Amino acid sequence: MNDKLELDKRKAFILATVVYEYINTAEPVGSVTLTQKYNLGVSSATIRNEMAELEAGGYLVQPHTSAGRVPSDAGYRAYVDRLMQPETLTSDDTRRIRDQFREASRELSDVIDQTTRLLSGLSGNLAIAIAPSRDTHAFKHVQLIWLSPRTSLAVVVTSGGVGAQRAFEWSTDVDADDLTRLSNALNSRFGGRVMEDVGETEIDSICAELKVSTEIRDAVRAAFATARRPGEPEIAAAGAQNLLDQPEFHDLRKLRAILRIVEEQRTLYDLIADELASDGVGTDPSPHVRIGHELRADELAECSVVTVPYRFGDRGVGMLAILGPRRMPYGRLIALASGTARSLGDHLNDVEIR
Amino acid sequence: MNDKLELDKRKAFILATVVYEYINTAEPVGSVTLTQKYNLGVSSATIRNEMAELEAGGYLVQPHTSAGRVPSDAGYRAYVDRLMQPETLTSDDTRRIRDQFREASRELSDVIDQTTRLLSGLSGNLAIAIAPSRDTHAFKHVQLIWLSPRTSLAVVVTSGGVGAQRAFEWSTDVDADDLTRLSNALNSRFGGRVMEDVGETEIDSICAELKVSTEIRDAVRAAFATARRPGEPEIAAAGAQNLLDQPEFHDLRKLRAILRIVEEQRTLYDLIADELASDGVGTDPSPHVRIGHELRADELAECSVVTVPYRFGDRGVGMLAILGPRRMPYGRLIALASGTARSLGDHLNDVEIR
DNA sequence: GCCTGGCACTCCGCAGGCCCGACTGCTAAG
DNA sequence: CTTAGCAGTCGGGCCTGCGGAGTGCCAGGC
Repeated sequence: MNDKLELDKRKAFILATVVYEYINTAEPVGSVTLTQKYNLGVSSATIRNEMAELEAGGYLVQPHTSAGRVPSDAGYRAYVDRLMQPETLTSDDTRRIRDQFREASRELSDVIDQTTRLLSGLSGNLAIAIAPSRDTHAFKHVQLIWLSPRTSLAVVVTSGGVGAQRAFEWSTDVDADDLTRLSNALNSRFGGRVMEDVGETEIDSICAELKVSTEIRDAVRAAFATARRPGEPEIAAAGAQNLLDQPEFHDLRKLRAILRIVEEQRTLYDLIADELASDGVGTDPSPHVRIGHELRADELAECSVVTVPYRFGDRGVGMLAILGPRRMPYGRLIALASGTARSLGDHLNDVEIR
Repeated sequence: MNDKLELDKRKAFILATVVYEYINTAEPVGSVTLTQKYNLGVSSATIRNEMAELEAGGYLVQPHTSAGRVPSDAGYRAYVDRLMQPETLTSDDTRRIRDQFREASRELSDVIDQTTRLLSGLSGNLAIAIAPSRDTHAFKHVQLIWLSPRTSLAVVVTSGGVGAQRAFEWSTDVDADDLTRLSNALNSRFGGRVMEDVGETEIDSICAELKVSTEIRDAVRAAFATARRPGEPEIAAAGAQNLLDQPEFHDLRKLRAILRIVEEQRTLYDLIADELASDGVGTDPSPHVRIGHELRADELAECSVVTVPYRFGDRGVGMLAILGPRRMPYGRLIALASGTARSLGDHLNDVEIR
């Protein structure tokens, strides 16, 4: 493979057209098809020569002799990076996205879920969303709520939203005023701190000062621990059945491999979050495309993924992704993912406390 | 079809054996196979006669002339109701269930999710879980929490757990004491009530008495509304890729139809919850099996579903289900579903406030 | 020197035809 | 009522042949 092959204007146009045609038809494209359907100004024989050179350059491959050409990873890459026209959202898509978020839930995990449904419906592919990861965030408030003599609720609020709520059951009666006093003491001591800096020894000492029972002390410890713990990365996926429509997944082995990845949240998370960690995504909200082997997973060698980050106030950065066959309409999907990510971020920031 | 056909002992045994063999091999079973693999004491010709009668009785069908027999819905039904040996959990399964719940989450939606993963893994089929539906439940406590002069959090606790937490942002500064007074007033007025009986006019009158702003009044209304609303039925499914292993789903059309049902939560919910409503399940915690057309969905004509309810304190009754081909190992799946449902109920009741 | 028309060649995919094997139902005898 | 035997049926696997799509290459023309 000769990576240095310059794409002159005609080669570029031919490559772009092959990719475009293959994306639309799912059939290997031959020189005659090309001359017939597109106005190239030269004969099919010339196209054949050019295509042979594009194949030598690694941009196209032939499934077998006497078949048309199909883009390689490098061919798709060139298409996405240099040849393709950027697309904008159609007014219909814009409207559907807007309508969706207008009546969307306020609950983060529900929103994530609904967004994957929306995006899989619009894109006709598999959509994935990761909720913003809470990393370090500030302590804001703790409240121990007296429900009955033997039961209480602890609510810890952080800059990342409601960090944790936990119910506790006591073995002896507790007093509502004691809980209030404890709440106040904790609040005045920890106000303005970063959650990581709230140590257990400090909790212990406050509890000791106020002479609360070890049972309550342990409950406070537990509530803070839950609020501090980053928790399972929240992730949702929808639209797996869309993949069945694609001819490349009619092979059951490939399909199963992909479904396995989708159902194993861990793998799926790694696949997408890769992107989160690797580049300084926080500063770059533009969509990324990874094609075939760039995904570094054999099962996904025939897939591509479009990812786009979204920002949710100070709760951090989440990810939206579309997974489909390499033969996907990149322009449209990039526009859809970006538009949805923007609306998602806006919606979350509208709904959530600042 | 003659429903009145009595199954004498030999017919019963033959039917049971046909079903058993078909479940294991997925191949239509013929009279010779039967005499060879099972000790029937009669020749294949006799079996042929018997099978012909079983077919006339509607228990067996022939995919085509010169093929073996396959059970019909009625054949499976007889097998499940009368012929099959009940099974108990293997010690290995018991252990895996126990281990799973030992380190399970405390969060209801996470538990539901993890349970479907467990059950799909153990059963090799698609597992579904619905969270207990909250119907009417009692008001327990409301707390308006002052976070900053311009922001507050409202927490409404009901007998169904933490009903709702909502963050609010005010346009003018509010006083912490005002919020406390309001919380106290609401608590003393509504204590012991059923949520449905907490009316907006009453909320309004309390707010008016205490002279709180209309903004805060609206916030309280909204918090109660969220707590009262039953919310989306929580539902989870896992293990769709297991279905790919079954030969009956190698047909892509069927597979797609099923995946569509699984991804559409509404349909899936109706499918399972049907069972919840129809019989007085609350008093009957035993597993139910629905086979083929009994599911009243053409797409699921070749599927069966095992459902088993589980009880979660006073939050109501949830459902666990296994969906797979009609040709499923009923005995084992029933045992698995029951065992898992029991452990799930126990776990939830251990973890949650009473 | 590049483009083009023509030609020989390759190979996939499909349709038809064939045979084999797995069953069955029936009959006649035990 | 059971059984052995037999004729009949039908699906599926396998081979074969053919048409079509597409290529590479060559020789001639601008």
